[in-house]
Amino acid sequence: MFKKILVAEDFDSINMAVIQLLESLNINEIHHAKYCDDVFQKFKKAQFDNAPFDLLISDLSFKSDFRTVKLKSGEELIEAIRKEQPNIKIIVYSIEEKPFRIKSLFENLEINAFVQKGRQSLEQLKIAIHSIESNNKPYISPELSYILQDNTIHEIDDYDIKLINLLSSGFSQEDIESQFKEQKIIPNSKSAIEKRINKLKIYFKANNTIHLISIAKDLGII
Amino acid sequence: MFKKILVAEDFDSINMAVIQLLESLNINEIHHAKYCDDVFQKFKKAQFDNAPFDLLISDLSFKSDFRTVKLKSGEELIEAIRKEQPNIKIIVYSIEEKPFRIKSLFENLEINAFVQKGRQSLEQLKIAIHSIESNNKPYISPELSYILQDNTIHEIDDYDIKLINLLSSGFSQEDIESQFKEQKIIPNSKSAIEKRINKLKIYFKANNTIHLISIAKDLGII
DNA sequence: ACTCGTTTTACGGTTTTCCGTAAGGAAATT
DNA sequence: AATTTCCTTACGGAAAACCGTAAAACGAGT
Repeated sequence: MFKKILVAEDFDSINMAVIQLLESLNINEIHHAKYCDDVFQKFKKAQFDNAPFDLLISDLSFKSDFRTVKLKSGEELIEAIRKEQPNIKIIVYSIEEKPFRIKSLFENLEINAFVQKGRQSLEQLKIAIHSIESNNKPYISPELSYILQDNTIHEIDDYDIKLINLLSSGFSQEDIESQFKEQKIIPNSKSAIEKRINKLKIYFKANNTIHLISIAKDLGII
Repeated sequence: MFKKILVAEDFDSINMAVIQLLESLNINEIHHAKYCDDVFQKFKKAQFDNAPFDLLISDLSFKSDFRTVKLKSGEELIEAIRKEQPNIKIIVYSIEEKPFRIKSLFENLEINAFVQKGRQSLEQLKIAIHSIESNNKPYISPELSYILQDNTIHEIDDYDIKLINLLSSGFSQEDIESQFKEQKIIPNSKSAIEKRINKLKIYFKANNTIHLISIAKDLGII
């Protein structure tokens, strides 16, 4: 059974509900914070005191406000924590539903569970906690289980994302050519960039580049 | 003091927190549901029993799942309820942050308060409840108060939105010309459409049409 | 019915994107 | 070392978008 749990969640309402759930499970020590930076600090302190956490439950998106922060998102927080303590178990509790994003959480950040906020999510969160403490099989909300199977999701790389981002920021193909040349990103010829955009349009079944960017935004790729 | 409150919120975690808050305020009767249709039914029943609700606290977006529903969003729910009982007070408790959307809630659905989910939102929700029961001044989370002042928000009309939507769906300016002609929407010449797009690009400070659509999506206009 | 001002349409030239073809270059295979 | 394959770059014509200007249509007011 998990003994010491850290919760990262900015919304007070959800925070409260999660903690109440954990209390009902008789967890000894529950700590939480509303800013990633504060969460990370608590994490470091525990590690320093030789009493590390054995589970992190984290949201992904944190509202930005007047406070300037170092860790802006759950992804950044998780990446930082994974590096410091590779054996900690991590549950992401988020509203996210974009396959691309969720899949990368498992693949790149090696999270142990993904629970999607929803109508039955507290129940699922409980199941996730029990599931990952007993074995190493990752848990994912049942309505999203297809994501871990689907292999077509992985076919877009960083280059594509950078390209889509620049297009969406209003740069012309020529602008992008020169930017890539400056940044020594290859390929960087106008022709190659055109080709890549075309590949993406076929892949996403987009009629034109506007449509492509629109789809990419809907899918949460950018 | 409000006596009978109806809560519409699909996420179990938030639902729980809101209800706990209301209980701490000694509200006699608190009802809630996770689907708009169920909320509306409870509303109708109360009206029929001659014991109507005097406050609705509603979210805006409700996850769709296997269940087929009539009322799909908070907006639709609020519209239906406002029509039936114009004097009911309505608080929207949502993550929404798009000025365009929020402003239209006050203008078109005549909501009484908008509380944005966040780090201090339960506190704000409490303030909103007390504020709107004593007077008719609308309440809005302080970080968004500028929205009700800002008049530039209202300068985009249905034509613009239709245009942006078609562009974002992958139609060329020529496609749009013929669609508008079919649907007898004017102006519908290619030239006029170009001009309108240009106006929007200037308005939103967009470099090109791709950029325009990207901005429009970020602002939640489409 | 006429004028003025605004909106819509028409047109033409320039730029950018689109799309197919082909050449060049690097790594892998034989 | 030669060949194949894959990736990158180059080029050129066609289409679409961009941009300014001017004509036509419309509406309100006199």
